[in-house]
Amino acid sequence: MKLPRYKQLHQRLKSDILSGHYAEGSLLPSENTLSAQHKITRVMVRQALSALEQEGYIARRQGKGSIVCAQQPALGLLSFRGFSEVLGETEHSATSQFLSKPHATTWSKDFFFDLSVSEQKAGCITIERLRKVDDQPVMLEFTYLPNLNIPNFCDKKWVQGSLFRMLYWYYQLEITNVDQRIRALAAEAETAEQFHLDMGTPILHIHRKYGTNRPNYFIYSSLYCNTEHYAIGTIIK
Amino acid sequence: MKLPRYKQLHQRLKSDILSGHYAEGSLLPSENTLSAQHKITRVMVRQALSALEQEGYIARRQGKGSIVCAQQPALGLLSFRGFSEVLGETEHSATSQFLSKPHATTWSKDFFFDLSVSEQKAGCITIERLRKVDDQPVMLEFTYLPNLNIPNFCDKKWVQGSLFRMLYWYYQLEITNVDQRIRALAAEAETAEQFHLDMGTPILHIHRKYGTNRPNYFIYSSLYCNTEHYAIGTIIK
DNA sequence: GAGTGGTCTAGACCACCTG
DNA sequence: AGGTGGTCTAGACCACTCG
Repeated sequence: MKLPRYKQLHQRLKSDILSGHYAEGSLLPSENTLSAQHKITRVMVRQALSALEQEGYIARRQGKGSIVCAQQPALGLLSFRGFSEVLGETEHSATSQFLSKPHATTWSKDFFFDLSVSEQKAGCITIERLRKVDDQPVMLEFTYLPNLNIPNFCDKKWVQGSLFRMLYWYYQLEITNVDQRIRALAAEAETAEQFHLDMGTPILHIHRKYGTNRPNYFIYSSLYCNTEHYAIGTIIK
Repeated sequence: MKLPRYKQLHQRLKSDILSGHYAEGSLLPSENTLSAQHKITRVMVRQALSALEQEGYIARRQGKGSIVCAQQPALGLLSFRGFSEVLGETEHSATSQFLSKPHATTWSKDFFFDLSVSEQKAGCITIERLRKVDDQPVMLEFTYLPNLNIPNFCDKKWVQGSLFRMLYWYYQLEITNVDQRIRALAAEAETAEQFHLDMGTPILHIHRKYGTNRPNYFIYSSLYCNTEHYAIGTIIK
Protein backbone atom coordinates (compact mmCIF):
# COMPACT_ATOMS: atom_id res chain seq x y z
CA MET A 1 0.00 0.00 0.00
CA LYS A 2 2.52 2.60 -1.14
CA LEU A 3 1.29 5.95 -2.33
CA PRO A 4 2.58 7.21 -5.66
CA ARG A 5 5.17 9.90 -5.16
CA TYR A 6 3.13 12.65 -6.78
CA LYS A 7 0.29 11.88 -4.36
CA GLN A 8 2.71 12.03 -1.45
CA LEU A 9 3.81 15.45 -2.62
CA HIS A 10 0.19 16.49 -3.06
CA GLN A 11 -0.70 15.52 0.51
CA ARG A 12 2.44 17.06 1.89
CA LEU A 13 1.73 20.37 0.22
CA LYS A 14 -1.91 20.30 1.25
CA SER A 15 -1.00 19.69 4.88
CA ASP A 16 1.51 22.51 4.74
CA ILE A 17 -1.09 24.87 3.34
CA LEU A 18 -3.73 23.85 5.88
CA SER A 19 -1.28 24.19 8.76
CA GLY A 20 -0.36 27.68 7.66
CA HIS A 21 3.23 26.80 6.71
CA TYR A 22 2.53 28.48 3.38
CA ALA A 23 0.57 31.62 4.10
CA GLU A 24 -2.46 32.66 2.15
CA GLY A 25 -1.41 34.72 -0.84
CA SER A 26 2.21 33.55 -0.75
CA LEU A 27 3.92 31.50 -3.42
CA LEU A 28 4.67 27.79 -3.32
CA PRO A 29 8.20 26.77 -4.32
CA SER A 30 8.54 26.72 -8.09
CA GLU A 31 7.97 23.55 -10.05
CA ASN A 32 11.67 23.20 -10.74
CA THR A 33 12.49 23.65 -7.06
CA LEU A 34 9.96 21.06 -5.96
CA SER A 35 11.20 18.78 -8.70
CA ALA A 36 14.78 19.04 -7.42
CA GLN A 37 13.86 18.86 -3.72
CA HIS A 38 11.77 15.75 -4.03
CA LYS A 39 13.81 14.19 -6.79
CA ILE A 40 10.91 13.64 -9.13
CA THR A 41 10.30 15.01 -12.60
CA ARG A 42 8.40 18.16 -13.32
CA VAL A 43 5.63 16.12 -14.92
CA MET A 44 4.92 14.53 -11.53
CA VAL A 45 5.22 17.84 -9.69
CA ARG A 46 2.69 19.28 -12.10
CA GLN A 47 0.34 16.38 -11.46
CA ALA A 48 0.43 17.15 -7.72
CA LEU A 49 -0.07 20.87 -8.34
CA SER A 50 -2.94 20.25 -10.73
CA ALA A 51 -4.75 18.33 -8.03
CA LEU A 52 -4.18 21.16 -5.55
CA GLU A 53 -5.42 23.65 -8.11
CA GLN A 54 -8.53 21.64 -8.79
CA GLU A 55 -9.26 21.43 -5.07
CA GLY A 56 -8.97 25.18 -4.84
CA TYR A 57 -5.87 25.34 -2.66
CA ILE A 58 -3.70 27.15 -5.19
CA ALA A 59 -3.98 29.23 -8.32
CA ARG A 60 -1.20 29.03 -10.90
CA ARG A 61 -0.04 32.01 -12.89
CA GLN A 62 2.29 31.76 -15.79
CA GLY A 63 5.46 33.74 -15.20
CA LYS A 64 4.54 34.21 -11.55
CA GLY A 65 4.09 31.00 -9.60
CA SER A 66 1.60 28.97 -7.63
CA ILE A 67 -0.35 31.23 -5.30
CA VAL A 68 -1.86 29.85 -2.12
CA CYS A 69 -5.58 30.65 -2.13
CA ALA A 70 -7.77 31.91 0.64
CA GLN A 71 -9.29 28.81 2.12
CA GLN A 72 -12.95 28.30 1.55
CA PRO A 73 -15.11 26.24 3.85
CA ALA A 74 -15.66 22.64 2.76
CA LEU A 75 -16.89 22.70 -0.82
CA GLY A 76 -17.55 26.41 -0.60
CA LEU A 77 -21.00 25.43 0.32
CA LEU A 78 -22.56 27.26 3.10
CA SER A 79 -22.33 30.90 3.91
CA PHE A 80 -24.68 33.63 4.87
CA ARG A 81 -25.03 36.64 2.68
CA GLY A 82 -26.56 39.72 4.06
CA PHE A 83 -28.20 41.84 1.40
CA SER A 84 -26.13 44.71 2.62
CA GLU A 85 -23.04 42.71 1.72
CA VAL A 86 -24.25 42.57 -1.84
CA LEU A 87 -24.37 46.33 -1.76
CA GLY A 88 -20.75 46.43 -0.72
CA GLU A 89 -21.23 47.35 2.89
CA THR A 90 -19.32 46.17 5.91
CA GLU A 91 -18.89 42.66 7.23
CA HIS A 92 -21.17 41.02 9.69
CA SER A 93 -20.14 39.48 12.97
CA ALA A 94 -20.89 35.78 12.87
CA THR A 95 -20.87 33.62 15.97
CA SER A 96 -21.67 30.03 16.68
CA GLN A 97 -22.74 28.44 19.94
CA PHE A 98 -23.41 24.90 21.10
CA LEU A 99 -26.88 24.18 22.39
CA SER A 100 -25.49 21.08 24.04
CA LYS A 101 -22.10 19.43 24.41
CA PRO A 102 -21.52 17.02 21.51
CA HIS A 103 -22.66 13.66 22.84
CA ALA A 104 -23.09 10.05 21.77
CA THR A 105 -26.66 8.79 21.41
CA THR A 106 -28.69 6.33 19.41
CA TRP A 107 -30.22 7.36 16.09
CA SER A 108 -33.73 8.75 16.06
CA LYS A 109 -36.20 6.11 14.89
CA ASP A 110 -37.49 8.25 12.05
CA PHE A 111 -34.11 9.55 10.92
CA PHE A 112 -34.32 11.49 7.68
CA PHE A 113 -31.96 9.34 5.64
CA ASP A 114 -31.79 5.58 5.41
CA LEU A 115 -28.94 4.19 7.48
CA SER A 116 -26.82 1.12 6.92
CA VAL A 117 -26.80 -1.64 9.51
CA SER A 118 -23.32 -0.74 10.71
CA GLU A 119 -24.32 2.90 11.10
CA GLN A 120 -27.40 1.82 13.06
CA LYS A 121 -25.35 -0.32 15.41
CA ALA A 122 -22.64 2.28 15.95
CA GLY A 123 -25.03 4.95 17.13
CA CYS A 124 -24.26 8.59 16.49
CA ILE A 125 -22.70 11.68 17.89
CA THR A 126 -25.08 14.60 17.93
CA ILE A 127 -24.01 18.20 17.63
CA GLU A 128 -26.46 21.03 18.08
CA ARG A 129 -25.37 24.48 17.08
CA LEU A 130 -27.01 27.85 16.76
CA ARG A 131 -25.39 30.42 14.52
CA LYS A 132 -25.93 34.12 14.83
CA VAL A 133 -25.17 37.02 12.56
CA ASP A 134 -25.14 40.42 14.18
CA ASP A 135 -26.57 38.76 17.30
CA GLN A 136 -29.61 37.57 15.37
CA PRO A 137 -30.09 33.79 15.39
CA VAL A 138 -30.14 32.77 11.74
CA MET A 139 -29.30 29.08 11.62
CA LEU A 140 -30.08 26.09 13.77
CA GLU A 141 -28.00 23.09 12.81
CA PHE A 142 -28.15 19.48 13.94
CA THR A 143 -25.22 17.37 12.82
CA TYR A 144 -25.04 13.60 13.18
CA LEU A 145 -21.84 11.58 12.87
CA PRO A 146 -21.87 7.78 12.91
CA ASN A 147 -19.80 6.73 15.92
CA LEU A 148 -17.37 4.70 13.81
CA ASN A 149 -13.60 5.07 13.87
CA ILE A 150 -13.61 8.56 15.30
CA PRO A 151 -12.21 7.68 18.75
CA ASN A 152 -12.62 10.21 21.54
CA PHE A 153 -14.40 12.65 19.27
CA CYS A 154 -16.24 14.36 22.08
CA ASP A 155 -13.01 15.07 23.95
CA LYS A 156 -11.18 16.68 21.03
CA LYS A 157 -10.65 20.36 20.70
CA TRP A 158 -12.27 21.98 17.70
CA VAL A 159 -9.93 23.37 15.09
CA GLN A 160 -10.61 26.98 14.19
CA GLY A 161 -14.20 26.43 15.22
CA SER A 162 -14.81 24.19 12.26
CA LEU A 163 -16.10 20.64 12.40
CA PHE A 164 -14.64 19.82 9.01
CA ARG A 165 -11.19 21.14 9.85
CA MET A 166 -11.31 19.14 13.07
CA LEU A 167 -12.21 15.95 11.25
CA TYR A 168 -9.34 16.45 8.86
CA TRP A 169 -6.91 17.30 11.61
CA TYR A 170 -7.59 14.31 13.85
CA TYR A 171 -8.89 11.67 11.45
CA GLN A 172 -7.77 12.79 7.95
CA LEU A 173 -11.46 12.77 7.11
CA GLU A 174 -12.37 14.93 4.13
CA ILE A 175 -15.72 15.94 2.69
CA THR A 176 -15.96 14.99 -0.96
CA ASN A 177 -19.56 15.70 -1.87
CA VAL A 178 -22.94 16.76 -0.60
CA ASP A 179 -26.41 15.57 -1.39
CA GLN A 180 -29.02 17.94 -0.05
CA ARG A 181 -32.74 18.53 -0.09
CA ILE A 182 -34.02 22.04 0.40
CA ARG A 183 -37.51 23.08 1.38
CA ALA A 184 -39.46 26.03 2.65
CA LEU A 185 -41.43 25.27 5.79
CA ALA A 186 -43.72 27.09 8.14
CA ALA A 187 -41.91 27.51 11.47
CA GLU A 188 -43.10 25.21 14.23
CA ALA A 189 -43.32 26.36 17.82
CA GLU A 190 -39.83 25.24 18.84
CA THR A 191 -37.88 26.65 15.93
CA ALA A 192 -39.98 29.82 15.94
CA GLU A 193 -38.87 30.35 19.52
CA GLN A 194 -35.20 29.86 18.70
CA PHE A 195 -35.45 32.46 15.97
CA HIS A 196 -37.72 34.83 17.89
CA LEU A 197 -40.29 34.54 15.10
CA ASP A 198 -44.02 33.96 14.94
CA MET A 199 -45.19 30.44 14.29
CA GLY A 200 -45.88 29.87 10.63
CA THR A 201 -43.16 32.22 9.39
CA PRO A 202 -41.44 30.78 6.31
CA ILE A 203 -38.25 28.98 7.29
CA LEU A 204 -35.65 27.38 5.08
CA HIS A 205 -34.87 23.76 5.84
CA ILE A 206 -32.05 21.63 4.45
CA HIS A 207 -31.33 17.95 4.86
CA ARG A 208 -27.76 17.09 4.02
CA LYS A 209 -25.79 13.94 3.51
CA TYR A 210 -22.05 14.53 3.20
CA GLY A 211 -19.85 11.97 1.47
CA THR A 212 -16.27 11.60 2.67
CA ASN A 213 -12.97 10.11 1.58
CA ARG A 214 -13.79 7.10 3.77
CA PRO A 215 -15.92 4.68 1.81
CA ASN A 216 -19.37 4.34 3.36
CA TYR A 217 -18.77 7.00 5.96
CA PHE A 218 -21.36 9.76 5.76
CA ILE A 219 -22.20 12.76 7.88
CA TYR A 220 -25.77 13.95 8.21
CA SER A 221 -27.13 17.35 8.96
CA SER A 222 -30.47 19.04 9.39
CA LEU A 223 -30.53 22.83 9.16
CA TYR A 224 -33.16 25.44 9.81
CA CYS A 225 -32.51 28.94 8.56
CA ASN A 226 -34.20 32.23 9.15
CA THR A 227 -33.79 33.93 5.79
CA GLU A 228 -35.80 37.01 6.61
CA HIS A 229 -32.75 39.26 6.60
CA TYR A 230 -29.96 37.05 5.29
CA ALA A 231 -30.06 34.63 2.39
CA ILE A 232 -28.14 31.39 2.26
CA GLY A 233 -25.39 31.85 -0.28
CA THR A 234 -23.69 29.00 -2.06
CA ILE A 235 -21.05 29.14 -4.73
CA ILE A 236 -20.61 26.04 -6.78
CA LYS A 237 -17.80 25.39 -9.20
CA MET B 1 -4.62 32.35 -31.08
CA LYS B 2 -3.84 28.69 -31.59
CA LEU B 3 -5.18 26.17 -29.15
CA PRO B 4 -2.74 23.70 -27.61
CA ARG B 5 -3.11 20.30 -29.20
CA TYR B 6 -4.27 18.59 -26.03
CA LYS B 7 -7.05 21.16 -25.72
CA GLN B 8 -8.04 20.55 -29.31
CA LEU B 9 -8.29 16.85 -28.55
CA HIS B 10 -10.25 17.61 -25.39
CA GLN B 11 -12.81 19.68 -27.30
CA ARG B 12 -13.01 17.19 -30.12
CA LEU B 13 -13.74 14.33 -27.75
CA LYS B 14 -16.24 16.40 -25.79
CA SER B 15 -18.14 17.31 -28.95
CA ASP B 16 -18.16 13.68 -30.02
CA ILE B 17 -19.56 12.61 -26.66
CA LEU B 18 -22.22 15.34 -26.64
CA SER B 19 -23.27 14.54 -30.21
CA GLY B 20 -23.68 10.90 -29.33
CA HIS B 21 -20.80 9.72 -31.52
CA TYR B 22 -19.54 7.85 -28.47
CA ALA B 23 -22.54 6.31 -26.79
CA GLU B 24 -23.11 6.45 -23.06
CA GLY B 25 -21.43 3.49 -21.43
CA SER B 26 -19.15 2.76 -24.38
CA LEU B 27 -15.39 3.05 -24.37
CA LEU B 28 -13.30 5.84 -25.84
CA PRO B 29 -10.35 4.76 -28.00
CA SER B 30 -7.41 3.77 -25.81
CA GLU B 31 -4.74 6.28 -24.87
CA ASN B 32 -2.25 4.63 -27.20
CA THR B 33 -4.73 4.71 -30.06
CA LEU B 34 -5.53 8.37 -29.55
CA SER B 35 -1.84 9.07 -29.21
CA ALA B 36 -1.12 7.43 -32.58
CA GLN B 37 -4.17 8.87 -34.35
CA HIS B 38 -3.49 12.46 -33.35
CA LYS B 39 0.29 12.16 -33.42
CA ILE B 40 0.80 13.46 -29.91
CA THR B 41 2.35 11.78 -26.91
CA ARG B 42 0.42 9.87 -24.32
CA VAL B 43 1.21 12.56 -21.76
CA MET B 44 -0.85 15.02 -23.81
CA VAL B 45 -3.63 12.50 -24.44
CA ARG B 46 -3.82 11.94 -20.70
CA GLN B 47 -4.04 15.68 -20.10
CA ALA B 48 -7.07 15.83 -22.39
CA LEU B 49 -8.67 12.80 -20.77
CA SER B 50 -8.05 14.14 -17.27
CA ALA B 51 -9.98 17.26 -18.16
CA LEU B 52 -12.85 15.18 -19.52
CA GLU B 53 -12.81 13.08 -16.38
CA GLN B 54 -12.85 16.13 -14.18
CA GLU B 55 -15.82 17.51 -16.09
CA GLY B 56 -17.65 14.25 -15.56
CA TYR B 57 -17.80 13.13 -19.18
CA ILE B 58 -15.77 9.97 -18.72
CA ALA B 59 -14.62 7.61 -15.98
CA ARG B 60 -11.29 5.85 -16.39
CA ARG B 61 -10.72 2.28 -15.25
CA GLN B 62 -7.31 0.72 -15.12
CA GLY B 63 -7.12 -2.33 -17.33
CA LYS B 64 -10.44 -1.46 -18.93
CA GLY B 65 -10.55 1.91 -20.62
CA SER B 66 -12.26 5.31 -20.55
CA ILE B 67 -15.99 4.88 -20.13
CA VAL B 68 -18.38 7.52 -21.40
CA CYS B 69 -20.58 8.64 -18.50
CA ALA B 70 -24.27 9.36 -18.40
CA GLN B 71 -24.58 13.07 -18.96
CA GLN B 72 -25.63 15.10 -16.01
CA PRO B 73 -27.36 18.45 -16.27
CA ALA B 74 -25.11 21.49 -15.97
CA LEU B 75 -23.17 21.19 -12.73
CA GLY B 76 -25.58 18.55 -11.47
CA LEU B 77 -27.28 21.37 -9.81
CA LEU B 78 -30.96 21.43 -9.93
CA SER B 79 -33.31 18.54 -9.68
CA PHE B 80 -36.51 17.81 -7.91
CA ARG B 81 -36.67 14.96 -5.48
CA GLY B 82 -39.99 13.60 -4.48
CA PHE B 83 -39.95 12.07 -1.05
CA SER B 84 -41.35 8.93 -2.57
CA GLU B 85 -38.22 8.74 -4.68
CA VAL B 86 -36.17 8.61 -1.54
CA LEU B 87 -38.22 5.61 -0.53
CA GLY B 88 -37.29 3.92 -3.78
CA GLU B 89 -40.59 4.28 -5.57
CA THR B 90 -41.27 5.03 -9.21
CA GLU B 91 -40.21 8.02 -11.29
CA HIS B 92 -42.18 11.18 -11.66
CA SER B 93 -43.29 12.74 -14.91
CA ALA B 94 -41.64 16.12 -15.27
CA THR B 95 -42.73 18.66 -17.83
CA SER B 96 -41.73 22.20 -18.64
CA GLN B 97 -43.78 24.87 -20.38
CA PHE B 98 -43.10 28.41 -21.54
CA LEU B 99 -45.28 31.10 -20.06
CA SER B 100 -44.22 33.35 -22.91
CA LYS B 101 -42.05 33.05 -25.99
CA PRO B 102 -38.44 34.00 -25.16
CA HIS B 103 -38.21 37.68 -26.02
CA ALA B 104 -35.79 40.59 -25.93
CA THR B 105 -36.51 43.34 -23.42
CA THR B 106 -34.74 45.89 -21.29
CA TRP B 107 -33.59 44.99 -17.78
CA SER B 108 -35.92 45.63 -14.90
CA LYS B 109 -34.87 48.76 -13.02
CA ASP B 110 -34.53 46.94 -9.71
CA PHE B 111 -32.81 43.87 -11.10
CA PHE B 112 -31.60 41.55 -8.35
CA PHE B 113 -27.92 41.57 -9.29
CA ASP B 114 -25.72 44.50 -10.21
CA LEU B 115 -25.17 44.71 -13.94
CA SER B 116 -22.20 46.01 -15.88
CA VAL B 117 -22.63 48.91 -18.26
CA SER B 118 -22.35 46.69 -21.32
CA GLU B 119 -24.97 44.34 -19.94
CA GLN B 120 -27.25 47.29 -19.26
CA LYS B 121 -26.89 48.60 -22.79
CA ALA B 122 -27.37 45.23 -24.44
CA GLY B 123 -30.71 44.56 -22.81
CA CYS B 124 -31.78 41.03 -22.04
CA ILE B 125 -33.64 38.05 -23.31
CA THR B 126 -36.28 36.89 -20.88
CA ILE B 127 -37.42 33.31 -20.57
CA GLU B 128 -40.36 32.39 -18.36
CA ARG B 129 -40.91 28.74 -17.65
CA LEU B 130 -43.19 26.74 -15.39
CA ARG B 131 -42.14 23.23 -14.45
CA LYS B 132 -44.53 20.57 -13.33
CA VAL B 133 -44.04 17.23 -11.68
CA ASP B 134 -46.97 14.83 -11.89
CA ASP B 135 -49.00 17.74 -13.29
CA GLN B 136 -48.40 19.78 -10.15
CA PRO B 137 -46.68 23.13 -10.77
CA VAL B 138 -43.55 23.06 -8.64
CA MET B 139 -41.18 25.61 -10.12
CA LEU B 140 -41.54 29.01 -11.69
CA GLU B 141 -38.34 30.14 -13.34
CA PHE B 142 -37.35 33.46 -14.87
CA THR B 143 -34.11 33.39 -16.79
CA TYR B 144 -32.32 36.48 -18.09
CA LEU B 145 -29.58 36.41 -20.71
CA PRO B 146 -27.67 39.54 -21.66
CA ASN B 147 -28.34 40.11 -25.35
CA LEU B 148 -24.63 40.00 -26.25
CA ASN B 149 -23.09 37.79 -28.93
CA ILE B 150 -25.93 35.31 -28.98
CA PRO B 151 -27.34 36.21 -32.42
CA ASN B 152 -30.83 35.04 -33.32
CA PHE B 153 -31.29 33.39 -29.96
CA CYS B 154 -35.05 33.64 -30.00
CA ASP B 155 -35.27 31.88 -33.37
CA LYS B 156 -33.15 28.88 -32.40
CA LYS B 157 -34.57 25.51 -31.65
CA TRP B 158 -34.00 24.22 -28.14
CA VAL B 159 -31.72 21.22 -27.83
CA GLN B 160 -33.24 18.37 -25.86
CA GLY B 161 -35.41 20.91 -24.07
CA SER B 162 -32.39 22.30 -22.28
CA LEU B 163 -31.27 25.92 -22.31
CA PHE B 164 -27.71 24.99 -21.40
CA ARG B 165 -27.39 22.36 -24.10
CA MET B 166 -28.74 24.88 -26.58
CA LEU B 167 -26.22 27.50 -25.54
CA TYR B 168 -23.40 25.03 -25.99
CA TRP B 169 -24.70 23.79 -29.31
CA TYR B 170 -25.09 27.18 -30.99
CA TYR B 171 -22.60 29.35 -29.14
CA GLN B 172 -20.14 26.99 -27.41
CA LEU B 173 -21.23 28.66 -24.21
CA GLU B 174 -20.65 26.59 -21.10
CA ILE B 175 -21.70 27.09 -17.50
CA THR B 176 -18.69 27.05 -15.20
CA ASN B 177 -20.07 28.08 -11.83
CA VAL B 178 -23.10 29.26 -9.94
CA ASP B 179 -23.51 31.83 -7.22
CA GLN B 180 -26.91 31.57 -5.59
CA ARG B 181 -28.92 33.01 -2.74
CA ILE B 182 -31.66 30.94 -1.24
CA ARG B 183 -34.53 32.16 0.91
CA ALA B 184 -37.87 31.06 2.24
CA LEU B 185 -40.66 33.50 1.44
CA ALA B 186 -44.38 33.78 2.04
CA ALA B 187 -46.14 33.37 -1.29
CA GLU B 188 -47.47 36.56 -2.83
CA ALA B 189 -50.77 36.66 -4.70
CA GLU B 190 -49.28 36.03 -8.13
CA THR B 191 -47.01 33.13 -7.30
CA ALA B 192 -49.62 31.62 -5.00
CA GLU B 193 -51.95 31.53 -7.97
CA GLN B 194 -49.42 29.82 -10.22
CA PHE B 195 -48.91 27.13 -7.63
CA HIS B 196 -52.57 26.85 -6.61
CA LEU B 197 -51.61 27.69 -3.05
CA ASP B 198 -52.92 30.06 -0.41
CA MET B 199 -51.18 33.37 -0.03
CA GLY B 200 -48.58 33.25 2.70
CA THR B 201 -47.64 29.62 2.14
CA PRO B 202 -43.87 29.13 2.52
CA ILE B 203 -42.18 29.20 -0.88
CA LEU B 204 -38.55 28.61 -1.72
CA HIS B 205 -36.87 31.34 -3.69
CA ILE B 206 -33.46 31.29 -5.38
CA HIS B 207 -31.53 34.04 -7.10
CA ARG B 208 -28.81 32.67 -9.34
CA LYS B 209 -25.90 34.09 -11.23
CA TYR B 210 -24.27 31.62 -13.58
CA GLY B 211 -20.68 32.14 -14.70
CA THR B 212 -19.68 30.92 -18.15
CA ASN B 213 -16.60 30.16 -20.19
CA ARG B 214 -16.98 33.63 -21.75
CA PRO B 215 -15.31 36.19 -19.54
CA ASN B 216 -17.84 38.63 -18.15
CA TYR B 217 -20.81 36.81 -19.61
CA PHE B 218 -23.30 35.84 -16.91
CA ILE B 219 -26.77 34.36 -16.94
CA TYR B 220 -29.27 35.30 -14.28
CA SER B 221 -32.19 33.41 -12.92
CA SER B 222 -34.94 33.85 -10.37
CA LEU B 223 -36.75 30.73 -9.21
CA TYR B 224 -39.80 30.12 -7.08
CA CYS B 225 -40.41 26.60 -5.86
CA ASN B 226 -43.30 24.95 -4.16
CA THR B 227 -41.60 22.49 -1.86
CA GLU B 228 -44.70 21.20 -0.16
CA HIS B 229 -44.44 17.78 -1.78
CA TYR B 230 -41.06 17.81 -3.49
CA ALA B 231 -37.78 19.10 -2.16
CA ILE B 232 -35.11 20.72 -4.29
CA GLY B 233 -32.28 18.28 -4.51
CA THR B 234 -28.72 19.25 -5.32
CA ILE B 235 -25.66 17.09 -5.49
CA ILE B 236 -22.36 18.87 -5.29
CA LYS B 237 -18.97 17.33 -5.93
C1' DG C 1 -0.90 -12.96 -22.63
C1' DA C 2 -2.38 -8.88 -24.76
C1' DG C 3 -4.14 -4.53 -23.91
C1' DT C 4 -5.58 -0.97 -20.77
C1' DG C 5 -4.76 2.92 -17.71
C1' DG C 6 -1.26 4.48 -13.74
C1' DT C 7 3.24 6.01 -12.58
C1' DC C 8 7.59 7.97 -13.91
C1' DT C 9 11.99 9.73 -16.29
C1' DA C 10 14.96 13.34 -18.72
C1' DG C 11 14.99 16.14 -21.47
C1' DA C 12 13.11 20.47 -24.83
C1' DC C 13 11.12 24.98 -26.34
C1' DC C 14 7.64 28.61 -25.60
C1' DA C 15 4.78 32.44 -23.33
C1' DC C 16 4.53 35.29 -19.68
C1' DC C 17 5.90 38.24 -15.69
C1' DT C 18 9.08 40.84 -13.00
C1' DG C 19 13.43 42.94 -11.96
C1' DA D 1 17.64 38.58 -18.68
C1' DG D 2 16.28 35.17 -15.72
C1' DG D 3 12.76 32.59 -13.68
C1' DT D 4 8.03 31.02 -13.85
C1' DG D 5 4.37 28.05 -15.49
C1' DG D 6 2.51 25.99 -20.23
C1' DT D 7 3.16 22.80 -23.85
C1' DC D 8 5.33 18.79 -25.73
C1' DT D 9 8.41 14.61 -26.95
C1' DA D 10 9.90 9.54 -26.68
C1' DG D 11 10.56 6.48 -24.29
C1' DA D 12 10.01 2.97 -19.71
C1' DC D 13 7.92 -0.27 -16.24
C1' DC D 14 3.90 -1.48 -13.36
C1' DA D 15 -1.02 -2.89 -11.94
C1' DC D 16 -5.09 -4.18 -13.47
C1' DT D 17 -8.90 -6.50 -16.46
C1' DC D 18 -10.39 -9.68 -19.59
C1' DG D 19 -10.65 -13.45 -22.70
